[in-house]
Amino acid sequence: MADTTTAATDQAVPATDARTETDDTPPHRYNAALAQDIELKWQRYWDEHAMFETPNPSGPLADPERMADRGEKLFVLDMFPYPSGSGLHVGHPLGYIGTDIYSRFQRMRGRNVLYSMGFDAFGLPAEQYAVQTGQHPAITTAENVANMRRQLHRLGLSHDRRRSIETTDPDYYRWTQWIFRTIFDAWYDTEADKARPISELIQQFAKGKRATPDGRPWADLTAAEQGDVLAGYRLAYVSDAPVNWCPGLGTVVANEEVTADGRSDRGNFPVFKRNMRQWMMRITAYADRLLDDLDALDWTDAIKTMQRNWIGRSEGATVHFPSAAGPITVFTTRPDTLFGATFMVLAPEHPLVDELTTPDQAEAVAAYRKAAAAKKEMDRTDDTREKTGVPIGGTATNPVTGEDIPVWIADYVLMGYGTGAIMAVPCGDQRDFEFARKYDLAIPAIQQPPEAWFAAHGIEPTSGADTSSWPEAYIGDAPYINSSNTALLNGDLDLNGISDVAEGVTAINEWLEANELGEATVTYKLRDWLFSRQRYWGEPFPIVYDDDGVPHALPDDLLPVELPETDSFSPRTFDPDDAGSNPESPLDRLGDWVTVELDLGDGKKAYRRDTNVMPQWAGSCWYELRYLDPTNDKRFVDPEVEEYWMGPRTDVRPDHPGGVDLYVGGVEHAVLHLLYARFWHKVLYDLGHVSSWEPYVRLFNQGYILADAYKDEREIYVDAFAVEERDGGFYFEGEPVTREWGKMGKSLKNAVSPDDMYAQYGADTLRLYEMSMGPLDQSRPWETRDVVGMYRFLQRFWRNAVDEDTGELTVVDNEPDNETARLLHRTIDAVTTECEELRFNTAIAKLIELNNHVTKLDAAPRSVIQAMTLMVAPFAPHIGEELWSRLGHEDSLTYVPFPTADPALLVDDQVELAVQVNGKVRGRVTVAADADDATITALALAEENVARTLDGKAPKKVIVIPGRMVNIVA
RNA sequence: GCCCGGGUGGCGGAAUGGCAGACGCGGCGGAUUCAAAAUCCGCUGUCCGAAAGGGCGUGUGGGUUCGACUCCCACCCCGGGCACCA
Repeated sequence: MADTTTAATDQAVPATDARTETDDTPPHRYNAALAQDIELKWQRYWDEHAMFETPNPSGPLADPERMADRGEKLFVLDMFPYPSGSGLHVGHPLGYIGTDIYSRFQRMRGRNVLYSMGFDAFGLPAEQYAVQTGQHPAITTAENVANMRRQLHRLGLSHDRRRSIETTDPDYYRWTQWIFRTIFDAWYDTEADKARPISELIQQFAKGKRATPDGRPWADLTAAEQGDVLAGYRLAYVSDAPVNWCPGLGTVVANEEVTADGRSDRGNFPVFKRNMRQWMMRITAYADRLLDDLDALDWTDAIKTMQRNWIGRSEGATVHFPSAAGPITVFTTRPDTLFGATFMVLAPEHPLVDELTTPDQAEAVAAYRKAAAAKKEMDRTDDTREKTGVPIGGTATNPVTGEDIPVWIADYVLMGYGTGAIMAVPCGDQRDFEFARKYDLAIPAIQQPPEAWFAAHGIEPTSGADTSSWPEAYIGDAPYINSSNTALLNGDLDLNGISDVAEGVTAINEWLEANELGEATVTYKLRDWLFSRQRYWGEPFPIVYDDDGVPHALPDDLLPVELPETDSFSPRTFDPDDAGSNPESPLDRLGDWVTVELDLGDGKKAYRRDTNVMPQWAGSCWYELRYLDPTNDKRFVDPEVEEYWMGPRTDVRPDHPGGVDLYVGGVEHAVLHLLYARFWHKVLYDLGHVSSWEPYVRLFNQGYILADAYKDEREIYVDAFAVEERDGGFYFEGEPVTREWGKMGKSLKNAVSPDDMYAQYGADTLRLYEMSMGPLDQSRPWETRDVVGMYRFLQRFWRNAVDEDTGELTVVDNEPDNETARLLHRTIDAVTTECEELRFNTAIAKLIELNNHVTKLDAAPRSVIQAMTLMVAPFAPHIGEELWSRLGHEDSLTYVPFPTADPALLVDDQVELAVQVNGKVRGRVTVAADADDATITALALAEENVARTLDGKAPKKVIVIPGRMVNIVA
């Protein structure tokens, strides 16, 4: 899911950096070599003691004893990675370090934490990498996964490794196929507003409770006809519809995978709209719920807005304009402006254009349509271009005025949105206004804009229909004028006097419905999800076709449908611009596999397998559910286990939807993974398979790690580590290069491997550095030279407890002095809050401050070092465990309670207050914490520098902010 | 064009109405060393000043307030998302 670039190298762990080791280095100094010893030792210990195994309430992973020890559940999840050939760079684990710290912290706070990691291993990059290397994707994927597992383990992440999954594992994708079949065997009941099993629909047809499309009894329909009818209802269905064909990739792709300029998200190849027979998922049935339920989620507004925009709900009306060729139907969000509709505009591709074109316009129309078709291939980014169009000669009738209005075609009307036709209201829509001005069409006013609007445009107010002085269309609430058909048609519609758009819309919608000229309608930008791909490295469909071409889902005992072994896994790709090419699925070539003889209940028959595979996103639509119950071979997840980990927490808030308690990942999945996974989860919820109605209740988007990248004069990236900076310029092999920011990655030749950081400083230092760079949700530039700061912190911390020459513990059993005790407890208080809020950068700063204070003491009190060790442990768990063990504890600190602050030590008896004169600090006074205002005022006025500044002037006013400051107004 | 973020020392950042620059890097000075690295200690926004102290300072201009990085209004710049969506 989280993509990484592909290229080979399975790095061996480099030897530790010799830089810091010389003969006179104290033998027990915390350096890279010691860090490595400590880290490997504790990683082994954690593994051997199954330290991070989390008990389930029931089933194979149940452990009543452990369960009894643990408190309230907490499910922490990362967006699982895509196993690339180049392994991890230091940018990848940013979020993982954050979730690990949070998980470790919460374990110490008593929570039963579920934390694991899997691999999203199907998909294009693995297949492309395999094609490049000639090795089967299963082999390269397994190698890549193994390398990434090693790198993540070396970082000290506290995963429950029993729960790890790979989406390419047949034991996993068996359930991906099972869920597909479940979706295939379901339909959306708009009455109940939820998905139901398809068998219940068939029963309705069979019993005559629901009429077939042509009214014949269900039993009279052939099997193929029944199949077609059901396809119109199923949540997964095959349809012949316009899809995105990408010859360069050799496959079709989903709308979500096409960029704004009409190219493939992956590979950046041109994408063409073509009618093809493909699998679709009826995500549109869930459009309203996907939209409305965002309110129940603790996600950033940015991501919610992106999902709302993608779903693109707009409310309005469909209106039918009678014409010689039959009614022209339009969708409008402003039916209230219908009286101002003075012309219509159709998309050039609109099917009624031919019939409505008059002979005298035929030539112009043909020319315009040809030009429009050509334009499609050009960059559509030119959004400033002037609107063009031609009249086609025919007319349509405005249903509220009865007037005949001209029909035009123009390429600013899109066939793919709404009905491909609009009514043009030039006085109330800016595009229509510009179009009307350009082609000299009537622009009668139907609303009276307020005075302020005219004033703002510097024109004299007009009244009545005259808009000749208007510089632009008027949009918004205003009293309607010229909006009645009582005189025109002897009708009964009169909006005049209404001054509110909502009210106007309601009135006109009622009239349209009563007169059968239109109805209130909601449209969406969201389209059904194109679900099939003509590739090899993906989940096969659990579907076979009979002789009539009717799809049949395979029963449980035939799952999984394993991906067949083959050497010819390369997809057939084409010239990227060859729009006329046709997809060929690699599985099509495997004749033996494609045809099967099966008994699906009515005797042995020959069937043909579906040769598509599922898209990259299928496996990530439900993986969090499999973490819960990874070994279950009866169900994809046991309901009791799901309810424990993900059930709605109505005790937290009444609208709590359930789901993962904390989900951390990048923003790039805003409308892909996050939308698809929500959709699948809701289907599973409707059918009673899960108790939560949203998969991820809280989403946190971490930033990216950026790094300098350098391009030479040919615009080619050069090795960033060989670039020299001198005289304010940058040089590579003596040639000048230019610097730019980018995400870290192989393609920009600026990737830093965590393996190098482990060798130079150790995993604990790397973890601290990544967290200390700034807030987790912010992107930040990587600076290898800055890493040493956190290394020094750990070194000083170590030295506060351990003698560098002898290795002996140096802590003393004395109680800390008052100042130290207070600082310790303030630190505990702050670190606790900051960890709860994922503000790890400031938590680390507070720990460093405390450590710097302890450094200045003659000897460190045991109680202080002990508390510090527990607080440092979530961030730097290896050194934490090591010191904890040296402090005399036999067991791991993993489940030792996090220190708690003594409230008595958080309040000081003496406080220092800043004294301001006219808002500028002029001095400070120390007073008792409970001193009254008069005492404070007297002390403040007496302060030497304050008195000098006042220079004998009497203060006009003194403001005392208890515990903080004094401001003297002079 | 619309919608989100964001603009603070040489750099990453802290402070969300109350002492601007916590913490870290870098830099400067010192200790240690034959020397260096590593480590340790001190200083480090800027200008004036020997110092005490003072002026200026959070993108720009205004406003609210005893007090503004923080709140309000207008604008500029950077990053991201959406975009003939009817």
